[in-house]
Amino acid sequence: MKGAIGMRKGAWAEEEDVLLKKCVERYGEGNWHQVSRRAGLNRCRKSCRLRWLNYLKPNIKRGAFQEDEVDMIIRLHKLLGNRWSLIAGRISGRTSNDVKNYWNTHLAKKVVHHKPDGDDPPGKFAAKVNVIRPRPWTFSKSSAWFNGKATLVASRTPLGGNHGQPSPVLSHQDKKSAWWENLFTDSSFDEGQPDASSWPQELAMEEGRNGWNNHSFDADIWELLGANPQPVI
DNA sequence: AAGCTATCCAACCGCATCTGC
DNA sequence: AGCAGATGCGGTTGGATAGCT
Repeated sequence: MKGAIGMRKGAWAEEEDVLLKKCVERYGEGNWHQVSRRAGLNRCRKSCRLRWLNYLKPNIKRGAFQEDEVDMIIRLHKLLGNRWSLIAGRISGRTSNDVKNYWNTHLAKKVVHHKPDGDDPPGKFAAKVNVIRPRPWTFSKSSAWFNGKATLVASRTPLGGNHGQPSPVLSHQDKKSAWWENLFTDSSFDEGQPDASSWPQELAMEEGRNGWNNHSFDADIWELLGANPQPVI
């Protein structure tokens, strides 16, 4: 790692894996500063995290991707773009790195769209899709959201990293339906071709900090994908 | 057998975002 | 509000290996 002077780099030894595993079990996944410091490994926290997520974490599936997994990757990529962590979250046992590598080595060349009226040979133009770019919504603990008084409405406030796309803000307006009920139901939101000017297209699908978990996301996306719901445990 | 090329995948890097002060 | 540290994500790199000439 840059800046981590004296830190070990490169391939992990078996002993390092054992130490890391023990430390994650002790301090918990997410406490990478503790893990890297106390594991007795001369590795930076980022390196520890990556090794755990991509290799040591239980339930990681190894081996070739199955047909249904590949199909799911293609569908989700069409919908989400290069959101590998989100795509991986839909495919049990696969890591974002796995999915990304598989895409780059197997699918990137195959999954292309042609110009409708172009003379160019097939495969020249990479897929150009309007992807959903979910960005986590954050709520303070004291917000109205947590005491049940608020619903979300769209705002045109551009936030960092959002490139001017609409972002949700909390509102105390007494809406009759909750914001999530409208997710994916906007008429412009159709099969991965959301109108850039319409709400909703900012969907918080990431687990963890935003309080929006995978299961909240599942219900509608499977309809969009035209697939049967397959809850990932 | 040796050399070259292509492929795969683990790991690194930079940046965006979140959190706590 | 602003800052620093921590965490997570996506793009890229590089080593190992398989396949080909």
